[in-house]
Amino acid sequence: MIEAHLAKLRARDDISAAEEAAIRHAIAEVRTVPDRQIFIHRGEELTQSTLLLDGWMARARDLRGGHRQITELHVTGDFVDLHSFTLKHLDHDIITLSPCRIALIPHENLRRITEQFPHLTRIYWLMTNIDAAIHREWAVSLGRRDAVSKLAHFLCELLIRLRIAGCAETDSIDFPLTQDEIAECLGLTPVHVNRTLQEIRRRELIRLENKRLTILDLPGLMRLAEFDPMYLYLRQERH
Amino acid sequence: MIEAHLAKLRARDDISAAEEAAIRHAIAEVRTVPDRQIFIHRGEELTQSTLLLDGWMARARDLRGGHRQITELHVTGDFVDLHSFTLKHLDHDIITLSPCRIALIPHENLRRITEQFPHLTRIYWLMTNIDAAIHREWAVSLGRRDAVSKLAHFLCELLIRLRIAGCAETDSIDFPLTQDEIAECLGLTPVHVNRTLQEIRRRELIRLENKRLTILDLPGLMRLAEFDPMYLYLRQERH
DNA sequence: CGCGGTGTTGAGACCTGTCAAGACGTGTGG
DNA sequence: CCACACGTCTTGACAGGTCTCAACACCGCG
Repeated sequence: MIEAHLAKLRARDDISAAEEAAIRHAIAEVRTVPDRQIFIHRGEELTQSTLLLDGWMARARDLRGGHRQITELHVTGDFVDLHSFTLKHLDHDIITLSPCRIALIPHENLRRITEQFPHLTRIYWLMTNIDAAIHREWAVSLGRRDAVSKLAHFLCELLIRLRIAGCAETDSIDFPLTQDEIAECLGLTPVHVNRTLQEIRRRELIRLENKRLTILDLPGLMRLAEFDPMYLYLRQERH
Repeated sequence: MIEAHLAKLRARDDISAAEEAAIRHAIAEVRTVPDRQIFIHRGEELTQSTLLLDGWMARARDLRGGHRQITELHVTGDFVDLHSFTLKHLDHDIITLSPCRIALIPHENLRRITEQFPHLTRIYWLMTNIDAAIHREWAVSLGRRDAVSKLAHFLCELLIRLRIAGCAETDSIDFPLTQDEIAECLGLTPVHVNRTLQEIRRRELIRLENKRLTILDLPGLMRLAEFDPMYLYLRQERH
């Protein structure tokens, strides 16, 4: 599913055949990672980056008292730790939220790309800047939206991002997160997520059963969330 | 005060004389911007980036209902919209929180730097990744810290960042924000910020009067906030 | 068949928000 | 020099959204 990654890049800019080849050749190894693991530990020294070929991962921070905040979710096609190329170690953990297939790309190969493919380098810099834009949008949710809009916004974002990667039916996606994990994304408690989910189901905006999410009324959900996809920096508004 | 910017870069990596010269020469214009302005509007097309030579700016997002979330604060030495080099327009406003002196750097000149100075390019990419790390830390605050730790964490961060820029007495800084603006950073109401500030003053951790902040007990404040500066990616822990 | 993880429900507590009024300081114009 | 307006800070009373704690239901799996 390297195609998902290419689709994600191409949603932002053109990628030439040579650039595509460079990306494919940069991959040193493909492997799988089990469900609910800490794949990268905060602080660990890194010499390669990870491309998520299939599955769900997340960036997470633990606090005293057992609380955890997830600061971003990653779906198939995402470069989960491209930022480690310049940072060399991370301020957060990378965890798996489903069984994952990943591709490993040595920083050495990324360095070679930065030397030979300036345009592609700019695209990858752009992708880390889009990650930052997603962080900002989450900060807006965490700081200023109430539980219902937080959840609505969260679900809108995931549907759109999975559509970009080509991993969505028109209005429905595989959704492996537990309510505990949703709570860790939204800064809520699991109990309150449960009630908020019921509220959104009651309004007939979504269906969520058996790890499958269906958006019944995307415009309604977007209105509720005050969702504007401009922070995802897509080329056209076709998504 | 371009020195503040160089100090900020040098807190992360070495900057050669040639690189320093390239930065200085990239500046096309220096100007001032008044207090409490929207300096860059969300969505506006941009062809240059802004280096903050003196003063305070912020990234802000407005929501329906008059609410506003500030997603990052910028102090002297910060590149406030380096990300616009790849993004071309922003998902948020850039506002001034004090009178500011700024340097404008055309994207054209940044492009030239990316072509001629690969190491410096990596540093600037790194700086946008550190912005993202700051966003993550704010998300942790917004999602999981209570009002007292939010505020404590916020003040710790600002002291450290101003020290890096060389704009702090050992434990005290100029602090132009109103309580309303602090509230917009922390996802609280101004009234609650007021009470939280009193609580922290009562514990003799800080003094804040006449737009001057003094940290009376930095270790205490850091403990309260669970503050760990590793997300600022400094070379040594001397700050 | 029992167990652990997950989802659901209820009652009550608590943190933070809302609304409103007043204090204080500063700048401006008469 | 005073009167006034305005922004900011402060305080009180009360409301309300979210959390906590606890119990129970459900289900896949060993």
